[in-house]
Amino acid sequence: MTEEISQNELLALRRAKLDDLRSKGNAFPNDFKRDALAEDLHTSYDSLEKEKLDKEAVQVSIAGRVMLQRIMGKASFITIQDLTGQIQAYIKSDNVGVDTYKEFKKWDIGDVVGLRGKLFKTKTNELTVEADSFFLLTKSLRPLPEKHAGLVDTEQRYRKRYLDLLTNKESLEVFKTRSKLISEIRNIFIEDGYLEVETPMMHPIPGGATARPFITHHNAHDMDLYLRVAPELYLKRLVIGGLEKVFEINRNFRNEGIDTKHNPEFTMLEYYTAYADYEDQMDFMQTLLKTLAERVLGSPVVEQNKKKYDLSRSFERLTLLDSIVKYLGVKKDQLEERKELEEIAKKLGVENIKEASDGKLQLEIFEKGVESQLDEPTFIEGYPKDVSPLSRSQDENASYVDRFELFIGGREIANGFSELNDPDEQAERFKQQVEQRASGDQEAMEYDEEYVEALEYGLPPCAGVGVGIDRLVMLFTGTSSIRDVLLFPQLKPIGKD
RNA sequence: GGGCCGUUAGCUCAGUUUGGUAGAGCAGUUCCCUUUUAAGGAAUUGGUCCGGCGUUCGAGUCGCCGACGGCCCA
Repeated sequence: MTEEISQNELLALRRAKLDDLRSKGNAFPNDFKRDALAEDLHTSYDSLEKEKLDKEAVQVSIAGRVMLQRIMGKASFITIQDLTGQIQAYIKSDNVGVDTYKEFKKWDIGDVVGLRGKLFKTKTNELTVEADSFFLLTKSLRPLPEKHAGLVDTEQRYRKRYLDLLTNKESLEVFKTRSKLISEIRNIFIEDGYLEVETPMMHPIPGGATARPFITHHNAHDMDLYLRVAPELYLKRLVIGGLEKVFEINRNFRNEGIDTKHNPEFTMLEYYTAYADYEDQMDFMQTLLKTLAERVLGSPVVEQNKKKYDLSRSFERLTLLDSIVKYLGVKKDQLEERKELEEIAKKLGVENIKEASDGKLQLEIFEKGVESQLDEPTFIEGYPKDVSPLSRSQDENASYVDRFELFIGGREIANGFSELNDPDEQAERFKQQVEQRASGDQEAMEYDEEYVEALEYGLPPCAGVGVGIDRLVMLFTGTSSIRDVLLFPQLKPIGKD
């Protein structure tokens, strides 16, 4: 409300200009065609000599938003911004006529304009379009953020992302990198013979990960549905169906807290490979990350928080227990005795210790005490079975599973495992999950009968991996909050009073 | 969930220590200006100081409650 009142004057002036435009014809024309982009023009002509450029008499049509103006009595320069960058235009009274020049002077910073003219270079050798015709395509009614600083207020940058993108180049770059990263992921998987699929976002039974789901309701069937926490159980059905190499890039939803690493909806890459095990997938992860960095950034080295990570180096591999031994300085046999486990967990502030299984305690100790210390890229393997209900048991020790997670910069980037394809064991694991659920663990999974039935047809031996795309983008762009890599991060609504 | 910090003009920020009815730059408006580039020069408009309650003769400033955001911790 306050905003509306105090902006009244600025808005009113611009509205008056719009009214004037309306009275003269269509104020929102959509018939201007551009034939050049700022970046392309700079690439093609920046290095061309002034005289040669004049000789070539290059005619172009450009369009974009007015970002800067330098108005003089009878000639002006304006800076126009399109998706690719900025280019200067020159409007001269001699060229366009005195009356038309007067019209142009009513333009505001923020207006969307189109103009045609000849390319030339100024005294200072700046490539410029000398307009002989120009058009106001969209009148902007609200003033843009300040021209040097841009939009700085973090909250406003998230809430009004369009202004952030317009005024903060770094922000635009982050999202361009994100787009490129995702498209290169697609390329890599498709080149490697994977089929891209889309599986349901609304699940009758939430599954595929231990997490609290969002609940929604389908009216026609009068049934509750759950926004998916993971696509896993559907993707493995597809492997059963003969899609031996599949991947999906899509949103997951988890009804949990929000912080710099978590948003309620986030993007996951998940892929499954028949006749591969989790160690093959670790090798593949290395190749994937290295290739992505080279293709997206042009170098295998990424930088975050002033730290460089070389993704072409072979990542360290540690078992979960060994990592606890290494980073917390405890002895391995302490981690296999209930009393000692509880002691360590207590020190780290783990909750509900009594109810937790040994494996759960080991995992919690790892998460609280070790995870944030895994700075250099590190694979952790050998996860406890009771916290991995969908993973294949180890051949040598059935208390653990063939699973790994990858950590970089103290953040979990990927989670993968050899898939449990014994339907009877899976049924048993689901039962245990249901028991844990009954004893109060809201993240525990539900029994998915249809999935077990699918397994009974025979899931080929396979291994799958989930990669958190948002966190990967953070790593690739050197940002430290997930909100910086989501165009519209979830924020609380602003109070109405 | 806990601690700390922030919220002042459309935007970016001073002003809070030491209470005395708010200031700059940019944007806007008017004028000058035909190669400017964060264009320049002159003048000028614009405020529910996040909201509420309190202390006080007097609150942007002090206290309490609340909203939203940020950072750190669990």
